[in-house]
This record gives sequence, C-alpha cells and structure tokens, in this order.
Amino acid sequence: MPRHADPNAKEALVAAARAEFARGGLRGARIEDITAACGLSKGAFYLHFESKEALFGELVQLFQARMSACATDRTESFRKFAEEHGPVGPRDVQERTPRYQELVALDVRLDEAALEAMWEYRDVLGVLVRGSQGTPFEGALWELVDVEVNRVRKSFEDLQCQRTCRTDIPGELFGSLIVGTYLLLGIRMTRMYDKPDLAAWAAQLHTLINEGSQPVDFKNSVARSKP
Amino acid sequence: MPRHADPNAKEALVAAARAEFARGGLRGARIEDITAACGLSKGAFYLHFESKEALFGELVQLFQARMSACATDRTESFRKFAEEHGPVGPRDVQERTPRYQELVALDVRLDEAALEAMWEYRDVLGVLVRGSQGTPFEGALWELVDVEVNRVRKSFEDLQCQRTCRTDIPGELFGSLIVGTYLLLGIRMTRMYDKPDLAAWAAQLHTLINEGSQPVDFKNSVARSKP
DNA sequence: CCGATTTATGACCTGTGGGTCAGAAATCGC
DNA sequence: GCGATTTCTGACCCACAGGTCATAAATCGG
Repeated sequence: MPRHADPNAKEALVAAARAEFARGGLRGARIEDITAACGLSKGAFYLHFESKEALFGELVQLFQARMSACATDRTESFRKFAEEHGPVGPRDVQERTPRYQELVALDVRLDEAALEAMWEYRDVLGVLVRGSQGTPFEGALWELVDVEVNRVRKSFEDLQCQRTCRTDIPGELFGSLIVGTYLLLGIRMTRMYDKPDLAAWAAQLHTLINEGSQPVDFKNSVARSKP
Repeated sequence: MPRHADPNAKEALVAAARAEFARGGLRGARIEDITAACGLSKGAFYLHFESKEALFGELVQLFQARMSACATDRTESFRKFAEEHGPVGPRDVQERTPRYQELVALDVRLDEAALEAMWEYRDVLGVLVRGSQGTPFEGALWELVDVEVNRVRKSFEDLQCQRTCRTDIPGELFGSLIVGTYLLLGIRMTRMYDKPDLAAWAAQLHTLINEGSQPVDFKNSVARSKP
C-alpha cells in the first residue's frame, strides 16, 4: 500500500476557498490562489472536488440546510408552544399576558438563531448576493428569499385571520420588510470582523416591528409592564 | 464631407445594453450580443463607448444622481415644511394633528418618489446587486446603501432627541430596516414586468413602521381618524 | 532495494470574450 | 466619376483562468 493522502487537505482547501470567496466572490476566487494558500498545487484541488462550483455547492447546501432547519424549528417550536400553553389570542396581545410574553421571547430566540446561522455563513451569503452569473447559483439566494418571504407572508396572514395582527397591510409587503431587513443585516455582517450582539438585534427588531417607531408613551398604558 | 454617423446608434446601444445587463449582469452581457441586437457590428460599440464598463458607468451615474436628488429633495422638502408649518412635536404625533398628517403625507410622497426612481433603474440596480467583481462597481451599491443607512440613522436620531420617535432602538438598526426593506423591494422589482402600486407600498410601509404590526384596536382611540 | 500503487505536481491545452485595426463602405465637394 | 474623409465591419489578437494529464514523488509489501 502506497502513498497516503494528506488527511486534512480537504478541509484546508475548504477554509482557503471560503476566504477567497469572501474576498472576490465565486468568479474572483482563483483555484491557484486557493491551493497556494494551502501549500498545494492546482491539480490537487481536483483530487478533492469536481470543480470550483462543486465546492461552493457543498457550502451552499450546508447553508440552505441550516436556514431550512431554522424554519422547521420555528414551526415546530410554535406548534409545541400552542400545545403546552394553548393558543394566543388578541386579548393576550392586548393585555401582554405572561403567555404572550413567553411567545415573544420564543420568537426573539428563533430570530436570533437565524441571525446566528447567517453570521456563520456570511461568506457564503456574500457570494450568493453577488450572484456570479453563469453559475448554477445565479438565482439561488433569490429563490431562498422568495421562500422566506412567502413563509413570513403566510404566518402573517394566519395571524391576521386570528386578529392578532393589523389587517390593513398585505402579507407580501410585511414579508419583504422582515426578509429585507434580515438580508441587509446579513450583507452588512459580511464586512464585519467582530460578531455583533445578535440577541439585541433580534429583540430590538421585534419590538420595532411589533410596536412601531412611535414613542412608547403613546401606547395605551396597559401595554407596558417592564420590571 | 463624408459618411454620416447613425444618429440613434448610441441610444439604441444603451437600450440594448440595458436589456442584456438585465439578462446576465455586467459580466454576462457580451458586447457582440448588444451590437447584434442593434444590427451593428462589434467595432461600432467602441465608436460610442470607451468600454462596456464605461457604458454601465454612465447608467450608474444617472441612477446615483437620481437617488441623490431624492435625498436632497427630502431634506429640502422637510426644511420648507418646518418653515411653513412650524416644527412638529410629540403632541402633534400623539394627537394626529392636521400638521402631522400633512407631514406623513409628504413623507409618503417622498418615499414613493424613491420607489419610482428604483423602478426606472431596476435593471441597473439588479446589476449592482449582483456586483460583478473585478469591476469598479464591485462595492458601488453597498456604498450607496451605507450612505442611505446613515442618512436614515441620523434623521431617526434627530427625531429621538425631539421625542417624536421611540428611544429604545439604535438608529443604525432602524436604518437597516428601512434601507433593507426598500432594497429588497427594489430587487424584487427586477423580476416584475408590470409596475406595482408604489404609492400603496409607500403608504402601507409608512403605517407599518410607524404604528407596528399589532392590531389597530390596541392603539389609543385618539389615534385613528379615517374618513 | 525493488517495483507496485496511489498521491501530488505544474506545464500545457482550451474556450471565452474584451479590445484592435486594416480595409471596405458610404457620402460628400468638385 | 473621383478622391477625400469619416463611418463601420469583422477577422484577428491576446490575456485569463478552468481544467487535463504525463510525469514525479511518496509509501508500502516482500
């Protein structure tokens, strides 16, 4: 039995590729630069990956799986919540019952988890935003965005039927607001070195979107109950 | 005096180029396709433009100028409004005075104008989003986005000082919400054939962001005054 | 130490598309 | 019609980067 393959060559290539992708996008990342960063030759790349696109495809699949997990986690968590705490109606919202407050806390936690996923894959997100036309990933992000907008739209419309959300806003527009905001935050993460306080972002966005930008004094006094 | 230049060659090239850019981005648009669409040869392109990037640069400048005009128009309109109607304070917001309602209407009109500009340049916007690494336009959109986020942040912080906006949200996050929402709507315009009802979008977004997503019944009753 | 076998190398091939330029075509004054 | 002049054409050049493959290097059993 002959020469052994470098055991950590593949993960080194993936790491170097992510760095190159982050720098210059899918097209701007040259294979020779990726391999050079690992002390390998161009040919070595093709021992581990079908092509540059194939490597990126693996990353995209991981990212999509992660985001998809966030979505299923959300529906599952809400289902469980309704099972354990019963349905949350308009009165709960109006009176800020403990049940409602727990639901808000859960929602914020789930949003934070989504932001966390975006932070970990912000390099992949950056490449997807830039798109790199001519590759299979041209519209990948926008398909994901459409899916997310529709998911938000649907859940918003459900809440509208239950009268726990205002009914004079189309769900589509609300979805664009949510997804657009999170997407831009993700894009801005691309250029950050230190991780921002994602929990604070999630909580503040939740407050802003639920209660609006007007001063809190104007809301009816029942609403606030801060310790 | 000899052969005349085709008088509408340049505008035909611009139109064809915009169509090609919309299809495949800056990189995906081939010069031969652009000229072929006008019944011209490849060489003719270089009689009118320095390069493909130069043509796109002209479009970007027009787009940037248009967006910049929207911004100056906004500050100017608000200045004039304050001059004519006096400053709008927290009480105006709380009691929905006619002065406040006029300000809201003005704000919505200005937002609609910005959406209109994005609609007209949605092809350019699409290319800028996709970025086309290696060109001078790589980060052009994100610079514009940063400028806009900061503009919104600053005006939001001013309103916070005047107590006409809630003070528990960082201006940066509010800016990301506004710009992110409008950017995503712009991106989604890229794939639309018919112009959506931009006035409705502007008005609904304004309502949603000001008053939040909670049912209107919960707001204090002074607030609503719909004919 | 040999040769079998798998891994790694990098010179080479190749398609692509931006940009060029010698020459053809058009249009004028005369 | 003729040449002068400007407009237009498209075959050609070339840089670039993805992908290939003959060759070399490493590592084993025997």
